[in-house]
Amino acid sequence: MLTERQLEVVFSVVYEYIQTGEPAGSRTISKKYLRGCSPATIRNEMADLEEMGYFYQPHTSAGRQPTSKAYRLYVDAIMQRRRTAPAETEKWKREIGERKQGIESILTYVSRLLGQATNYVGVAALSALEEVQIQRVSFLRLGGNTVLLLIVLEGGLVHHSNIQLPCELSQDMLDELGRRITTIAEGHSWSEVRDVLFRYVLDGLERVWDTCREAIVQMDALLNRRSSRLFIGGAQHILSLPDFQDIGKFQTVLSLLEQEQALAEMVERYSVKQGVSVTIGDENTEEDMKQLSLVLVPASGQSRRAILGLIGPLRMDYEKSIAILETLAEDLDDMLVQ
Amino acid sequence: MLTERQLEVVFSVVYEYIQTGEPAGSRTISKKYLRGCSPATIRNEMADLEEMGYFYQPHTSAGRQPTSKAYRLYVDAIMQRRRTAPAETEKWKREIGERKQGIESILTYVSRLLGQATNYVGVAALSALEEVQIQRVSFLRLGGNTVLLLIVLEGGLVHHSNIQLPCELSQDMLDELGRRITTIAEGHSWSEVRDVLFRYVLDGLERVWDTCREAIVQMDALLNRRSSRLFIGGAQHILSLPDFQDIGKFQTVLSLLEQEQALAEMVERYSVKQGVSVTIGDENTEEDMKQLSLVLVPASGQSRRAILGLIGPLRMDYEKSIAILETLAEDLDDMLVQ
DNA sequence: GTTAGCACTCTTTCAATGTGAGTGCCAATG
DNA sequence: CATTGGCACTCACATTGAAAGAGTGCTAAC
Repeated sequence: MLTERQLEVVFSVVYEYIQTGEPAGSRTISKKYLRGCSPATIRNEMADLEEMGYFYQPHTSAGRQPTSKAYRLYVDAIMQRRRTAPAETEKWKREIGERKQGIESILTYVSRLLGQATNYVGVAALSALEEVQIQRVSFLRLGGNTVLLLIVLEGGLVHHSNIQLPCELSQDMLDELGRRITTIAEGHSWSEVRDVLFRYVLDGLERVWDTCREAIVQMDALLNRRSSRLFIGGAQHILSLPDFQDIGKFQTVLSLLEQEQALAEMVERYSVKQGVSVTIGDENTEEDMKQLSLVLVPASGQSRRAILGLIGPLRMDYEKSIAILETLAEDLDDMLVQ
Repeated sequence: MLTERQLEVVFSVVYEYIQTGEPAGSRTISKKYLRGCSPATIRNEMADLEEMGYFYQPHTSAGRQPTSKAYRLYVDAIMQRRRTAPAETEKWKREIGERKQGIESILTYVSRLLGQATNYVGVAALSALEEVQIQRVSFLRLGGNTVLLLIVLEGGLVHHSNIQLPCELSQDMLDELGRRITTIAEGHSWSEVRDVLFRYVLDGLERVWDTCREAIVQMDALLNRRSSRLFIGGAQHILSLPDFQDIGKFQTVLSLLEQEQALAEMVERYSVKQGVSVTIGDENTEEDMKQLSLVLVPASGQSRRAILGLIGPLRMDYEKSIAILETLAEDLDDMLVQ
């Protein structure tokens, strides 16, 4: 267990490093944070704390940098405190309110806003879509066996995909199929009606049983493949951070962002039902994320399952990030419930 | 008018600069391209050509770099030649063929493929959507006055937007409205039926005339706002080019790519009905594009109006880029016609 | 337990220097 | 008269070495 003073030293080093990006030396800590102790005292504490795995030195005669372990201590501490949202919040709230073009456009906008406000990468996700209520299902004949499958989820979220059916159906047949599925599925989530559909929808359609079955298989595939949707915004801003002046590091981030599917799964995995989730560096299982942190906040809006988040460097300003995310998550809730 | 030898010098310098990225000196040109002339001769020619605006020197004692004017000469020349597609073409063709999930997913994939194959930024666009045949129009009630407007265009391209109507309509009413509009619009492009709709669809709906009119206004807005759709891929690859080692230059590109609307308009503006369009550096009106080149090739597939393109540095390998674009544009044609 | 002092280490910065690539110009050449 | 070899000059870039500065670890004194 750490002494009171050791805790203070850890917090000071983390805070100083977050602010400046430079390793913190004993003199600085003594002068700016622990006036009661001389640099020498701090040095002793630092040596102990380094041994315990809270700090490391980039080279022999540099100050200390915090490890993930130190950040974790720091983050756990600030989670206790009450955070205040930045002043721009009200402006954002208004700007989001003006966008009445549907969830997707709102989330695209919010992810950009997040990126711009923090200089980190903003993410917004709709997760567990198989739990969202279905509003309508239609099939449209595109020619030959190719059919457009259209699924509208609650709140106006549209999923669609071109699918191939084993046998050619007329548009009338397809309409009938869509109507039947909609009748059963409307107001329920896919996970609720999935099995029902496989069993019952086919009554009276024996002649095209295989084809209809295939249509439902394709629905299942679409909702599983896109079981969450991800919106990423403002990636260009992190280039202005000193942490990403090195081209290589930025390239890592960029190729991470291209793997939308993997990212979406990661977001879903780390987010917790309620409250803030912070995953720091090493704590990430993904290799590309070990030098990055991920902060996630779910928008509590009942069924919509939106998640807002930020991806940033280890030394991201967690306090500010969490405050912004929490505020926007609340706003979003208002927006989505309408 | 330039002499034969002057032309050769221009082509050599452009070619050498494209290959190496280093300003070309008189000695190099003499040794690698114009063995018959001594460096001194080349120097004289170069001095003349610099005066004519084909070259410039980054500093007094460096070799020459081509200006946009020189690139233009070079590009016009290679357009005469027959170009051969790279070997990987067949593999790509197969890979694209396996993606039967609709135009959008194909174009996303193609844009990434383009980026990866060239190390430039791949773009794929669907332009002039107001000219594409409409297949179905539906309205779905989301709650209150908010309605989901769904437009399916030929080939399974889906447009949707949440809209606000002045007055609340029942789902039955909305279905009726969708049906009427679909009946009129099916098989025609928006530009064809736009006026007809404004005039005739409202017969017998006097009671909700305003609301229906608003719905059509919103359709018009959606199809105008998104009159083209843009897919961008492989932006991370240009980081491996020496031209973008400078963070600042890359940031320009990145913020350019975020302005999807403006980019889409640019693509539409520069692309020509048939054949390759190359816009080099200064020739672009957009400030952010003055250090970049844009190569566009339309996929001739009748009504689909797809455009493939690449955004790269001034010294991009135009020959290879054009060859790849032409090949994929043909393939795409096969894919889209199905 | 805390602190001052000191030697030591390592990075960063700066100027000085040399090197090499490339030019422009001029006089000689065929 | 176009072409060429020669030569002085310019400029970027890499190398070096010295000095400065930040920070540490250790020890002895308080």
